[in-house]
Amino acid sequence: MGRAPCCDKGSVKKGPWSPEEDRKLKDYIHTHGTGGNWIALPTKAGLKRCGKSCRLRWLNYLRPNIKHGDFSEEEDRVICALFAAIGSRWSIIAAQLPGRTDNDVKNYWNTKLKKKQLHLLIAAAAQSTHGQQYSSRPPAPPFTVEHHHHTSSTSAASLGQLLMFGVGGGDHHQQQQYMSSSSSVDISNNTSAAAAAAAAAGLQESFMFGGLQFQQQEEDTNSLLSPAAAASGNDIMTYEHHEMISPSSFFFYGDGAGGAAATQEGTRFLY
DNA sequence: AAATTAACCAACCGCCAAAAA
DNA sequence: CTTTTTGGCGGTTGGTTAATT
Repeated sequence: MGRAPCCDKGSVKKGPWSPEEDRKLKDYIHTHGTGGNWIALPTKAGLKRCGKSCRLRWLNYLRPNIKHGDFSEEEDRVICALFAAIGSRWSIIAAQLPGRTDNDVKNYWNTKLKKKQLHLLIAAAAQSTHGQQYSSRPPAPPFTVEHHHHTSSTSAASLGQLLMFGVGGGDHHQQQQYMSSSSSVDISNNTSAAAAAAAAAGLQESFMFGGLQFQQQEEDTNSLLSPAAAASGNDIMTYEHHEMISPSSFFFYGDGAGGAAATQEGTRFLY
């Protein structure tokens, strides 16, 4: 037996919101707030809607300072970096993008960015078959990345794994094997995710990742850290105006007892 | 011009965790 | 401590619009 529905499905309106409904909801929240109870709100506001539906409409559309329209290149990079680091944790990713909602980010990823990234990966794969960049190390890691509380596999998650593993190394069977190995890295922590994203973007010389400290390799003479970024803290948003490396090119590899991650441009992190 | 396909996105659904009873 | 309720989240669906045949 599932739990009882949050509202009477029969007497509740569904489908697109009318301007009139929008106005009622807006007006009510402006004068009374949400009252900390979305379930009771529609009745009080004179709406024949489920509380959840009201909440969603408010958060995704009516709330002030919601940004609609095209995503910037910077936003693309933040989304890709965080997706590579933490997977489809849309609320966390959206929290790094002022004015964007999780639904917006999710839709944008699923409809546009995912394809864009795939094209980049294919291009990178074509390039790596010629040779050079990581030929001395296996490109796929023998550890898994666990997404903390949602473990369902989706096409988005699969792409995340692809982003994690890099391209041009390991066939499908090999990747399956890696995914089923025992050790794991927990990257559920928001802060480490942001730090990982910053590192993935080549803007931070070290970061914690699943309890592992990644350090930028000393031999790297091509650091992309700007003085401003270097001086700032862990907040990913402090980096938003700096040039970032394409996060899709952030790879992990290693033997379980220590290993490395690298950006495609060659900045390496050791743990 | 009409039919078909692809892309987009708002909204719904069900699950989970935290809070309240 | 257990059960119920609620808020929040991510996955998915379905309607609409745009592009292509």
